[in-house]
Amino acid sequence: MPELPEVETTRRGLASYLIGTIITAVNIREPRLRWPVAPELANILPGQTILAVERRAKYLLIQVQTGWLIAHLGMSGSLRIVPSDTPLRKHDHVEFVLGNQYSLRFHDPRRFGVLLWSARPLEHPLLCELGPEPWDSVFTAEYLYARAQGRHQAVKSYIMDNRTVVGVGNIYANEALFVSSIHPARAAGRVSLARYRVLTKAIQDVLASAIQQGGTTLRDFVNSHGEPGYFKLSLQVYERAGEHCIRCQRQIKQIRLGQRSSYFCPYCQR
DNA sequence: CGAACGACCTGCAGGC
DNA sequence: TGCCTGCAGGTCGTTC
Repeated sequence: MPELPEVETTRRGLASYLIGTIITAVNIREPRLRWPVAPELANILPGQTILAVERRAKYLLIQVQTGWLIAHLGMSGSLRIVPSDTPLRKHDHVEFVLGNQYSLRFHDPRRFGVLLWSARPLEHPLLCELGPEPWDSVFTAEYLYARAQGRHQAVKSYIMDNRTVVGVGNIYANEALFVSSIHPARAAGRVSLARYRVLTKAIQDVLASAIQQGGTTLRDFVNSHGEPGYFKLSLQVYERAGEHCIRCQRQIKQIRLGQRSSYFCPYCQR
């Protein structure tokens, strides 16, 4: 579910609220996430103050005095701040009780999410091989172009690969390719440098715009205060098969690439 | 090595 | 009403 804009929206909401607060208790109600939730969290965290809330790719990194909590929202996860007396809901798997009558709750129906503990999260095996952030100075058209040489992989799969660039999931890959007029199934190695220039900016612009709108809520994304994001209203092709292309009025088509639904205008995107 | 695919899990919509 | 199928924002591990 959450791609970079949804994770960043969550991060901003959590940071403004959590920094400086103390964790008083941790209740692990369901440890069976993508990997088992470390049971020692319940012992380590109580008494510690939250120092920072950062993000790397789609991972949220919550710093306390002795280390970092690594969180990933998977497809259906959310982290919400609620008054501690709010009744627990189904799929509220982990609760962090805070010292101010509020709790941080990790909710994740599909349990593809992750909650791990690490002293140095950027060196963790899940994070250490990740590609550049979309706004990193190394993420350029020249980089994308050079890395793509000789590749027959669909350009959409290529930009969704975390080793190429992080944060671009299925929604924003479709949207950025539409903005760039590039066919999603075109081989990555057969996209010109000039078109990678357009795509690089499109990825940055689409993600930035989505962050500004608080992310995209298709079904169940909510931010740290339980509110939806509004970028769904700005989607131009995603989940719009059969509708008219906003540029040429022809029909948006849907195909499958790498087991993911892909939406595009066959006339505008080549 | 790159690339394709199954797997993990719940909920929901649609067809019969 | 209920059962079945397919699909959903991610990404790791296996296989070719």
